[in-house]
Amino acid sequence: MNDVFRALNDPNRRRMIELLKERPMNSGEIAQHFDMKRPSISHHLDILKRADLITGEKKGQFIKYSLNTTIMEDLLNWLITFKK
Amino acid sequence: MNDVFRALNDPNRRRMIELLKERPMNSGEIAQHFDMKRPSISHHLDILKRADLITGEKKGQFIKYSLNTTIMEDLLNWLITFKK
DNA sequence: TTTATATTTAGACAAATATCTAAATATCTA
DNA sequence: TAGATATTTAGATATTTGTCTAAATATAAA
Repeated sequence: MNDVFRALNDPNRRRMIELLKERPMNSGEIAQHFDMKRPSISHHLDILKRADLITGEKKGQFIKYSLNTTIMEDLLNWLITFKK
Repeated sequence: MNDVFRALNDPNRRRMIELLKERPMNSGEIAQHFDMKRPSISHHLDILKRADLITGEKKGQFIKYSLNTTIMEDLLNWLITFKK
């Protein structure tokens, strides 16, 4: 859970998962939405992947990244306990 | 929203709001649950306060801290958009 | 096999963060 | 008013984080 909060503690990464909410994308497509070099994009995707918020599936030269909604559910459940 | 994610990105602070979920407490009572000096407790409470996750009301010598569930709701709403 | 494209890894650096000690502020009590 | 208690502020330091450039890896196309 620590990794999830850490991963979400960055506006760029939150924007990335919002993009992936629409449809799976490869790193290059994601990069087009950000003013940031490729290695930085890669770094953010790695943090999201390690938090299990996204998955990456190799398709030839590309890697297609998809949102893993299961972890978002876990976070939701944690939050819900605060609703009295 | 940035401040909220930032505030939640620390296990001690998450534990603090979990404590405050039970009942309001002053800084000293909160401190008893952590292996950390008072100024550090104060620092964490300040970050939670600035994120509007908690409120502090002065009661004489003490400050009673309470959970602000409104902001948790905002976070919940952000998350809910990920449930397809 | 050579060249181009997609992506990651490695290493560096500035900025942000968590914690500490020492000192300051505010309030209570004798 | 003087001393005790509760909490915060200030300043220092080690660690973590986000970004970059340069180099490496993997696949595709010529």
